[in-house]
Amino acid sequence: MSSEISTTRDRILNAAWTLLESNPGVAARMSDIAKAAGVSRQALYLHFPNRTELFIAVTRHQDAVFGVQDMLEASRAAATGEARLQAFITAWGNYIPRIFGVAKTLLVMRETDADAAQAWDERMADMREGCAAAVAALARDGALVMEEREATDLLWTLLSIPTWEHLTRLCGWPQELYMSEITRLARLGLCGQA
Amino acid sequence: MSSEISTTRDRILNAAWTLLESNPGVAARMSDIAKAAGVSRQALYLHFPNRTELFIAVTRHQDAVFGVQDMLEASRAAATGEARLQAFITAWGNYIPRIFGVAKTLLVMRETDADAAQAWDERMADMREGCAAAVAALARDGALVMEEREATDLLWTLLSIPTWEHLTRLCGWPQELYMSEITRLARLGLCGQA
DNA sequence: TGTGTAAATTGACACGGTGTCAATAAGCGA
DNA sequence: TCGCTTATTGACACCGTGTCAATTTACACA
Repeated sequence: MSSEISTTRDRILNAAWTLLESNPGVAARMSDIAKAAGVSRQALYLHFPNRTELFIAVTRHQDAVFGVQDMLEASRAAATGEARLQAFITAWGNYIPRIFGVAKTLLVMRETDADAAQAWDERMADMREGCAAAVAALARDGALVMEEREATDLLWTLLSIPTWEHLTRLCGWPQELYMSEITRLARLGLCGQA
Repeated sequence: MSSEISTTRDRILNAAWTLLESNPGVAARMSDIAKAAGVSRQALYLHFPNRTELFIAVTRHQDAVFGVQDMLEASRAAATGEARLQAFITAWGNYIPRIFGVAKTLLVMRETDADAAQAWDERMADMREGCAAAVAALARDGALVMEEREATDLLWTLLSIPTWEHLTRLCGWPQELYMSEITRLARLGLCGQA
C-alpha cells in the first residue's frame, strides 16, 4: 500500500531527475515528466503540490541517494587545517557534476520562485557551513592570511555552482583541471601560498 | 517623425531598463513595461519583435549610453602587463554594478531562449577578449605563471557576473572589497604573487 | 483648412503551460 | 463482495505572449 505510493512517487522523482539532468536549467514541463514516468499528468499533483515542490523533492532525493552529509562529514576527520580544506574541496568539487542538472534548474527558478529560492538558499547555507569549518581549522593553525568571515565568503564563491559551470561548461575545462586550479586558487587566496 | 519614433522607442527602452534594474533576473511582463512607459502593450510590438529582442535592445542601449567600448579601450593604454590587468579589472569590475539588473535578466533568459543566449554569449565573448589581451600583456612581460589560455579562462571567471553577484549580493561585500579581493586573487592566481 | 500617412490604441483572439475539479476506473485488503 | 486508496480522463480557469483588424490620433504638407 504505502510501498505502492512510494513506487509511483519514486518513478516520478527519477523521471524528473533524468529530464533535469539531461537538460540543465530548462525546467521540464509537467506533461514531459508525466510521460517519462509513465503516469498521467494529474498523478504528479497527487504526490507533489506543484512543480516547484516536485523539483525541490528531487533535490532532497538526490542528497539522500548520494549521502551528502556523510560525504561532507568525512572532511571533518582531517587533522590539519590544510588537510581539511583539501578534503572539503575534494568532496564538494566532485559532488557538483553529479547534481549539476537539477541544481542548475533550481538555481534558475530561484529568481522567480520564492519556494525554490528558499530551498536553494538553505542548501547553499549548509555548504557554506562546510567552508566556514575548513576556514576555522585553517585559522586555528594560524595559516589564514585574511579575515575568517571574508575567507569563508571567498571559498564559498570559488566552490559555487556558477563558478564550476563557468569553468567546466563554458571554458571546457575537464573536471581534474577544475579541481586542481580551484584548489590552487583557494590555497593562494586563503593561505597566501600554494 | 523619426524623432517621434525614437522618442517612444526610447521611452520603452528606459521603462524596461528601470524595471529590470529594480528587479534583477525577474523579467518584467510586457504589460508592466507598457504601463511604465505610458504606452499600450501593443505599442511594444510596434518597436520590438518580441520580449527577448526588447531586452536585448535594452542591453545594447546600455552599452551605447555608458560607452563600454571607450571604457575598455582605456586599459589598452597601460604600459606594463600588471598595469593593464589592473586597468581592465578596474574598468570592468566597476561596470558590472551599473548593468547588473539587465545583465542578470538576460543571463536567466539565456537558459531557455536561444536568442537571449546568443546575445549574452557575444557580449561575454567581447569581455573575454579584454581578459585575453591583459593576459597576453602579462605573458609578454614574463609575469604569467600559467598557460595563457587557462589564465584567460580564470580571469574571465573571476570577473564574471555570477561571481560579482555572489560576493556582493549574497555575501554582502561592498564594491570596494569586491574590487580589492578580486584584484588580489587575480594577481595571485595569474602571477603567483600579489 | 482639409487630406493623406504613419504611429498608437482598442479589443479580441489563439496558443501553451500550470493548477483545479469532478467523475470514473482499477487494484487490493478485509 | 464491499470499501478504500490510487490513478485516469477530460474539462476548465487563469495568466502571459504574440497576432490581428478596426479605429483613432497627430502631424506634415498642400
